[in-house]
Amino acid sequence: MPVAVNSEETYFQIGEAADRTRLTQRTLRYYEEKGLLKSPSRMDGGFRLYSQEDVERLERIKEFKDLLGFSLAEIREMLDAEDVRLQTRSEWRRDADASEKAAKIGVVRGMTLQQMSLLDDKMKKMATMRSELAERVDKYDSLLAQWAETAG
Amino acid sequence: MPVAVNSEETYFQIGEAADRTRLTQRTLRYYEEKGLLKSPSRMDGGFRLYSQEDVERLERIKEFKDLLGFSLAEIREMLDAEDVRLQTRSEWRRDADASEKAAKIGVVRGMTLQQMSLLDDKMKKMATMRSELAERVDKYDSLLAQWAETAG
DNA sequence: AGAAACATTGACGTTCGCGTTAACGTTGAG
DNA sequence: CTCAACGTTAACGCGAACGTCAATGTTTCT
Repeated sequence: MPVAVNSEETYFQIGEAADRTRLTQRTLRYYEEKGLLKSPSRMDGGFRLYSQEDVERLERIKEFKDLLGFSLAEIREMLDAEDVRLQTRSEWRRDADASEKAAKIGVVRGMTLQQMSLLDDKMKKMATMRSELAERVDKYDSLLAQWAETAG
Repeated sequence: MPVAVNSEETYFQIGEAADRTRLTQRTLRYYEEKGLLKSPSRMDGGFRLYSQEDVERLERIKEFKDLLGFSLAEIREMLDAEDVRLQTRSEWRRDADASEKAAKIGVVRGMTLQQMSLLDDKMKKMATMRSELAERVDKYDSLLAQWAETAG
């Protein structure tokens, strides 16, 4: 069961977090060790407490891996880009220099565009591959059809 | 330079094959060892000779890896399916039992369809991901625009 | 024939992404 | 208070996918 720590915020121990993400506890610790996850908060005894946000991040990591076959290092980079985004947002009011802020956002924007073009590239190649496969299926079909005719 | 062995057929030594595929010699040997490549022919001295077909197969292996992030074992399976296709085609005339042939083709057809749906699945998810990224870029843009207004 | 360039087969090394075990501490229910 | 369930760190293990020698053979050019 989820653990309520303060009012309103729900936290999960590592077991539940693992179940929800379909990852193992070892994997969660490993990801933390590798810096893909900001270290989760802890209970007094030292037990890890994952927030909903943490769980979502874990799910995104999984997607990146399964979908794009990226290494954890690459995924880390992509997530770091997002972190800059969040960090920038939180410093929004605090920081005086607006042009510096704009520059930072520009960088993150650039990274995001890069990620998009990488996706586009992959999707294009996959589309090509798909149509090749489709062609093959057609060949099989016509082969089978022709065959049924001859044999019938 | 490519090596002409008989008339008309062009063969490459491992060095050139590696250059052309952007893989290393070690990798070529490793793939052979793992059965992803039917063992290439050899020169009298024992040097490997890769045919154009071999090179193409290597390029496809690379695509599978980079594009889909498959393990070599998985790739091997997919290529095996193709081999069945080629084998079937060559045995076309030789084999008497037509219904057995049809069954085999049916199996390969099924595998191909499976591969297609896997591709579709990935592409769908990638499209979702892409639109999320696009949304972000939009946010950055409007943020920057708004900013330029305020500051200007 | 001799040297440079290229290849061959081991065999050991390395990185990644966890799995597994051991020894031990924490939490929660009864 | 006790005990089962759950967690912690540390450390070793493992398969995948190669990298990197080392010792040796082959081809080619001159």
